[in-house]
Amino acid sequence: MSTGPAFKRLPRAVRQQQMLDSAVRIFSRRGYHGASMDEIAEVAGISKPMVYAYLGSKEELFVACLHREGTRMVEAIAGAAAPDLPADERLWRGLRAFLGFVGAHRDGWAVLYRQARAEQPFARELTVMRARLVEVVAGMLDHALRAEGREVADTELEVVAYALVGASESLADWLADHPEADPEKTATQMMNVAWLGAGQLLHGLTWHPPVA
Amino acid sequence: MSTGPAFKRLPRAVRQQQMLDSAVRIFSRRGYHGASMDEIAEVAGISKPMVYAYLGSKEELFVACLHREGTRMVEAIAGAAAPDLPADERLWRGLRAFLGFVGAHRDGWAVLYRQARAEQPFARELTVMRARLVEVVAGMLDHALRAEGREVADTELEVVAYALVGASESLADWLADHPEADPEKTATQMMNVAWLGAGQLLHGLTWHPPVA
DNA sequence: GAGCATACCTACTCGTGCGTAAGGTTACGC
DNA sequence: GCGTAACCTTACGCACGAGTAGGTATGCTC
Repeated sequence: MSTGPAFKRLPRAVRQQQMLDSAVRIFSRRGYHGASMDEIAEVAGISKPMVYAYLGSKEELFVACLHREGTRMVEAIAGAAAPDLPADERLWRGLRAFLGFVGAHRDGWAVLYRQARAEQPFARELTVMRARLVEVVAGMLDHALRAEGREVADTELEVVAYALVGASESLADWLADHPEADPEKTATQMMNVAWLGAGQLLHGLTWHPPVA
Repeated sequence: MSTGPAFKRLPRAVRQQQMLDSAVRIFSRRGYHGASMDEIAEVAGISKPMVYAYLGSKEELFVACLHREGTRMVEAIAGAAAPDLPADERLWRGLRAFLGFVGAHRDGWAVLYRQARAEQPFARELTVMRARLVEVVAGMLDHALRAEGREVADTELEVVAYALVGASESLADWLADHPEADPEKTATQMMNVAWLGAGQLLHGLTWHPPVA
């Protein structure tokens, strides 16, 4: 008499998600190259050929992780920032959603940003996502500027947007390494730097290097 | 009659630097795992066992690269920021030195930040360097605050410093990907966000979330 | 309850790349 | 000139991990 099968047979859709969950965890801990397909399969409670059957190659598996986590993140942010609010409130909501997401999905964040940036094949994918974020922020600044009746070259806006996105990412990393920290509070502090600084710029105030 | 040895015999110190030069280039292009010791040896114009004889293992070689480039960078920044200047000028000089360094040593930057962050064994090394930078910035803010007769919790300062460092790093990446861009100008733009934002904070102005 | 698709496994092949053993060649001290 | 130490090479062992071949069990349909 058997005790029944040790492994339940599950429909494809379910197993696939389990595999992705496992892969995100392993990739985030070991890095792309450090992760082995054997370990991913083991953690998913399944054998290796199943992973290949469902997800293709290791590279495709990683891209699938990137895609799922990236989509979740973008949706979390997009869902929070209603289009017709004043600029600072949009920035605030987007920021809060972003840091909140990172706080709740640290593995996803690690895969998305820490791993993917280093690897040639995936850098492009990542750069595109990031560029979209920068564009959104730059668009917001531009909108606010026009409302003030002022105008600034696109490159300048892009650089400022880059700085803001970079600062947010940096705080996201800080958050990922400090589990006790409160995402909400961190977002407020980020707003302090971002909005006061950007706000000054919006009102035409600029800083100039000291004359040597 | 031989045409003489194809490879010159060189003293250890010289060869070691050549190897590190080669290693930094290859690591920055291929990533830590993507780089092969064979290729590094080939580019250095030397055979593989020499690399092992002088630098030990692949991991040690990478750490040596990290260490050399990191030291160069820290020295470049520290050498620029004289201790007794006003806060905004210190920030400005440090920033300019930092972005100038990245503009001139793109390979070094790539090794230091893009590669090392993803790999477990080196993350710690990197975190320490970064923490030192954050500490310097936080110290500067603290100093300026006390001069204003105000005081703020250490954690708050750290978060703001983190944001500033992150924004700078982000612009460094932008710079590395835009060879035509001018580091000097980029530094000025960064100062605009950083100093106006931080400056407002220093004067006691804060941003508060809207009451839902 | 036969047939078929789908879920799932064990056990391999094979390339790649780290690290090394063993030996050759040039410079330099005496 | 001759030993010796430092420089440098070719050619290999070996482990690890991506990907696969081929086979088994389970449920679903008619």
